Amino acid sequence: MLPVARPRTFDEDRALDAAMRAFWINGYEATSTQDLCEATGLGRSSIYNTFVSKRDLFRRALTRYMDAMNEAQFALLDDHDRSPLERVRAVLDRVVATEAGLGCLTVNTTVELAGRDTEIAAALERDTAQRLARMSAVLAAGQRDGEIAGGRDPDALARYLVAVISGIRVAAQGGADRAALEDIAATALDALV
Amino acid sequence: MLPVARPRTFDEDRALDAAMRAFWINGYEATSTQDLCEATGLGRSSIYNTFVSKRDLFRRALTRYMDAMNEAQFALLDDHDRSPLERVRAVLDRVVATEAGLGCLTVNTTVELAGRDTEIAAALERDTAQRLARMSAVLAAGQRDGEIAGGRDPDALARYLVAVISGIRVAAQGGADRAALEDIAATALDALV
DNA sequence: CAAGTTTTGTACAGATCGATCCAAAACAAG
DNA sequence: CTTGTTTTGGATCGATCTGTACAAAACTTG
Repeated sequence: MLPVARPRTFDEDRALDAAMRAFWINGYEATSTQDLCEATGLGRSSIYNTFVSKRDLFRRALTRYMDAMNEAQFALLDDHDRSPLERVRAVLDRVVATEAGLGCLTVNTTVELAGRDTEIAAALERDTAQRLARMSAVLAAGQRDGEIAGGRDPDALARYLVAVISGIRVAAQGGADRAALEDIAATALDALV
Repeated sequence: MLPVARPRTFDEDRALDAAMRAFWINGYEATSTQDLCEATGLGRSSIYNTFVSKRDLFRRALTRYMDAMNEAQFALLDDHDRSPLERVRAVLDRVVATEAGLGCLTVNTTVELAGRDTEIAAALERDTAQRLARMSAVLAAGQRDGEIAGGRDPDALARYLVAVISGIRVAAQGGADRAALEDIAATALDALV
């Protein structure tokens, strides 16, 4: 009495990853549903049956991206084998290494959609708040150790660093080479010591 | 022998300004030709007759934006009544004051189009190179005066500052309030002294 | 194998996209 | 006023957009 019917022939998370990359490279508006079909290898029916709409698919892709990025970044920030300043440096190094060429889906979405889609703007703000809090905690620890300059509020320092990371990503998308990005990151750390 | 025919009933520069604002607020893809008609108050024929295509209109609007922004910024950088560091501070102050809410068309375009339109990417790179050169010159002067730390190449410092400015603009578009932007700008200057 | 349920491919709907066409309107020159 | 030229408004083009409808295919269960 419980026929389970035809199962899916694709993996939902893999499809989500493919869609995420498509949005990442071309942005929300410039990625058509046809592009999404080709990127995922799925037919229109499968996409709409699974993800409801292009916007909903984008929101899921965005949260997947944020979760993955934050997991990696928080792992570096919580690495107890390094000092706070070294952790911050590791985060910046990773940004420089990762963002070579294409930018960052979070920054791209902030620029493209935050002013127009309040729901997405709210998700981005939650994400930013999380990153700020974790960064601020590490900076405060560095200040207690005396490793990081104590003249400023750790929240202000965190806002500064998050802004610099956005700036690095914009610079990368604008064509800056890796050496230039490394210069930016290294100079940014001068403000902490 | 030289009939001059029907003259235009609109001002080309005003139309360009209106189009620029439309692109600025919503981005290139999300601004339709219909939106451009409403923003400028012109009919489709007038727009296409004057600006050839949506893309050409965008390119003209973008260069107009860059010219206006650079003129204001270079005026601050060349203000001989202030010291080099004070000029840099003035530039950052202006960015914070200007970018309250909507971001910056240059940053937006870098994120939305630089990866996809080589011609626009080239225009953006020329603009960035100009800003870097002017900024670097002022920083070098500050280093000669001893007002700015001499430990780093002025070009590297300039890249850093331009990236911070991009970061401030992204933060603004992400909803950061003015106090937060001021914190970022003030902290950024710590790296120079 | 048969029944029941979901997926999948295809075709298509309705709207909107950028861009063009064309005739009427508007103006300068003679 | 006539002539010549350009602008202007409106209709319209073909392409493409997101999303839906529907029937055939595929698979599990009894």
